[in-house]
Amino acid sequence: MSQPSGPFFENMPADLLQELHRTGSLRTFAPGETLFYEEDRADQLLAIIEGRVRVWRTSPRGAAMTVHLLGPGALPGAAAVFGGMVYPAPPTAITDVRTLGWPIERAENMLQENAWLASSVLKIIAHRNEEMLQRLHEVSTQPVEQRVARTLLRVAPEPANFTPATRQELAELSATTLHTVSRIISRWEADGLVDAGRRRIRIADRSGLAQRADPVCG
Amino acid sequence: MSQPSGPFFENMPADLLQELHRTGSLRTFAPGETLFYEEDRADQLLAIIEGRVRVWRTSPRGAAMTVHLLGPGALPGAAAVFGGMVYPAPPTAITDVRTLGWPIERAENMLQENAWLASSVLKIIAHRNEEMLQRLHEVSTQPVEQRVARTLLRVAPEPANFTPATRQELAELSATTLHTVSRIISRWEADGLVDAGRRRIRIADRSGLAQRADPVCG
DNA sequence: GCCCTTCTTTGACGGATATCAAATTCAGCG
DNA sequence: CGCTGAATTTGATATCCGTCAAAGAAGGGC
Repeated sequence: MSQPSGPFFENMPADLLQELHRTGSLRTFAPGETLFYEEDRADQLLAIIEGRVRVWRTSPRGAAMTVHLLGPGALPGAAAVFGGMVYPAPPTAITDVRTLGWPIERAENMLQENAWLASSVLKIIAHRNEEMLQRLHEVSTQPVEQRVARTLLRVAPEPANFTPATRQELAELSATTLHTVSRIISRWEADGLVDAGRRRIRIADRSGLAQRADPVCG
Repeated sequence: MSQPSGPFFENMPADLLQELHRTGSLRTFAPGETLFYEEDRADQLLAIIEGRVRVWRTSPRGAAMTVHLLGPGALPGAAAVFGGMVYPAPPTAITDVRTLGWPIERAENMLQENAWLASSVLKIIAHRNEEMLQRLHEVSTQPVEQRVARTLLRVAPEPANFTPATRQELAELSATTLHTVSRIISRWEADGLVDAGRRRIRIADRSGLAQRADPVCG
């Protein structure tokens, strides 16, 4: 078994990693499959080992938004699990995905007995909180171009500076439409800031893009 | 000492309540005072016993938004405390406020030793997560009037159906301007849905307002 | 290699809301 | 009881961005 990467597994003690592998149930999902359903009782802690996942939410009327794009080391629905709630938004696989899952009782026991694990999970939840807060602030106060710039900086982190997201996904993450995103990306490409393709965007000039994300304060 | 109310204290075992009072440090804040500052290391768990608090965030350029309006039983900054982060947004007192605070090490110990407490705190954090997610969705997909309606339903809960919020605060919670909020409230008042005044709004027809929050699906 | 689906680009247009501006009302306080 | 500053209301105007429409690319499968 290969060492999984990402926030949850990063720096994890080897013995804990082994125990997690031993006690968790491995599942695989093909692109398009749903990991769990909104409104289901959150009875299982899930960790993504490999693959990309889109977390999305729709209103009764069908207005969709992408809540997160998650990769290895993410814990979709973790807050709901420990908060005793229903899952807030369904995650669906974009690529082939492998996950490890633990029933909620076992997860709670593990957290109680292992301080490192508890702290790691809380950090991940707190980080998600902070990210949502920031996005809320952006959507409330910033014009579209800045929001898209920030979204892109977020989903194409260093050092890869790359993301396989569609325009539609970027739009939903930025609270706008794919048309507007497309126009903006085209302009940026003409300005040499990014290098775009189908389902593919690479940041060519990260500091230039950061400028667009916050024209005044750099 | 009177029994404090709100999410955190609701249904709390009497002995735990006593211990919390005994070990925590009580502080008071006058209107306008700040409970803690953004960017400070989150080294203290704070619980609001009494009073109203506005949590807000500004960008370097001054664009402000109100993140939450909190009352008794809220735990401002809790996610940051347990996630080992800095406080994400400063809470300032609107009314006279009394809080109980515990240093982070003590808070962690208490949670480790008391499952009821741990579960309660996690529920509060998870609930905040869910609320932010919902607001993000609203801001991304719904027109202004619906957003304001939902905000109002949220900040003026049953049975009081009342909130002492200003138009400006409602605007920042709804990602719009006070002008737009004012126009909308005026219209609602003419339609008999609310009963508004200075720093004061009461919902007169809750189901009618819910209609405005979601015209199609009621 | 060709078709067919999915994704992307681009243009024209309209409308929901922010912005600008000014008057009005209200509450607290001396 | 009038003053004063804050909160609110209302109108006119401008504009960003979503909507509508249609035409390209770019893979993927057969």
